[in-house]
Amino acid sequence: MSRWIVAYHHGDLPAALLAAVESAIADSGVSGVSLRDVARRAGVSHAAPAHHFGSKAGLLTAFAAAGYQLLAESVIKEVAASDAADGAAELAAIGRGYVRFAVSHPAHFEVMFRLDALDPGNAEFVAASEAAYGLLTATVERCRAAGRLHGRPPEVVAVSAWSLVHGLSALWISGRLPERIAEQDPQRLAAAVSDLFVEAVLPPARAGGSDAGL
Amino acid sequence: MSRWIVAYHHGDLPAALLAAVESAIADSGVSGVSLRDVARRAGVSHAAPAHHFGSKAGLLTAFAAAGYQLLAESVIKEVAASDAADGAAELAAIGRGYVRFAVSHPAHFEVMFRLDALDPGNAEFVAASEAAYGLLTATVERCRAAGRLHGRPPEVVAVSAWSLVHGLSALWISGRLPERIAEQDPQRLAAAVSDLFVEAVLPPARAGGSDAGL
DNA sequence: AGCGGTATCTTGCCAGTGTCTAGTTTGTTC
DNA sequence: GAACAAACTAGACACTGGCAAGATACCGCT
Repeated sequence: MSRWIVAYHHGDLPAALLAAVESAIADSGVSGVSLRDVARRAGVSHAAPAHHFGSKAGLLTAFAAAGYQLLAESVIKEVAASDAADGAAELAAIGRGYVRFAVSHPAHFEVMFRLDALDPGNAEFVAASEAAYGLLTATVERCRAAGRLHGRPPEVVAVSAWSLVHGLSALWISGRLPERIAEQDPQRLAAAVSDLFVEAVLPPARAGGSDAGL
Repeated sequence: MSRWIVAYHHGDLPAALLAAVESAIADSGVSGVSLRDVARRAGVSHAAPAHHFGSKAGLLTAFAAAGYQLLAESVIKEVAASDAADGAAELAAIGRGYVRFAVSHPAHFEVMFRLDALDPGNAEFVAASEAAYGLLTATVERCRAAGRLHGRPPEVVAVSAWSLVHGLSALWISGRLPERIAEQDPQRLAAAVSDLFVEAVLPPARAGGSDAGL
């Protein structure tokens, strides 16, 4: 067994190519990224990316999968940083973590949801996406067990929470949002929106009882 | 003055090209659309689209502006179809109309928010977008006047409502959502999510008083 | 030390793309 | 009918993604 899994000519070209994708998107947007430009940025020939990722869709899919991992890390970190006494506080933290990821890694975020430019059946991509979604459903289930859903369908609450922070992230990154409102700090806005949702939709339970399950 | 503004060779090539864009996106996704393919679909030479729209970005920008008009029409129609007794019911109708537009015209919706492929400074595009956004802020203002904001900042409520339905639309169209949940009718889901938001965030005012303004 | 095998990466090619320039056709106006 | 403007075509250019063939560097094995 070798000490490094990949350490031939370049060192770790796949990682270098993914980094090149990020800087290329930062410079010219997702639609402006080309395999050849990415290859140039990494200092290799124009056909090298295809060797590792199969095609442009394969490269972007790997980039998107890496994005899902960054998303999960950001969410977990934000939950850990908060007190997160209960599921509701945890849900607000997840929302902040989601937006924090999107704003810190807009290139990843944009690619993750451009399924027409990706290979959506890719196993790694699906697994990474499942793992991230599981964080949300687990927390909504915790809210349900604590009786904070007040009879609302868990699925609707989960979809609403996800849509809320996803929409906020997408609108912020697209630039449609910051040009229209006074608040210019996305993190404060994310906190306000998340708190609004949790306070209004998931107020503390009256008795100690729990809601009905899914 | 001529009776028709544009009626030379083709009849109305700009409109035909915009229709061709929609079918091209339906066939091969936004990233798969090319000026030459659009021209072929309209039965004209490869350089004809550039003559009318300047560039690929110009063509997509015109398509996005048309999307904003369709969005406004869908929202207004949904509000009119509902009873819409007060601002809160109106807001829920706006949410349903937003999602209905996105699901009925996914090609337009996707292009509208791909600002990296557009010419975001285009006057028509900006105006169409402003008009659509104005419908939302006007309704939130009506809720505020009716005392249904309960002290919450109007800006945060407006952003939350917009983010909620935008996220729901984007996730549904991207396919990430329908593959994860039981509800397969986007319109019923939109109604459930909109109602959840309005019930929880904008319950009827206790007294008759109004909240503080912006 | 040297050999075979393999993964890495390069080079060259192809059809297709967006944009530019020049030219042709068509309709309007005087 | 002639001058003009607008609509559209035809050709060229640099660029793209994908493919096939080859060169290079590393590894395990004897």
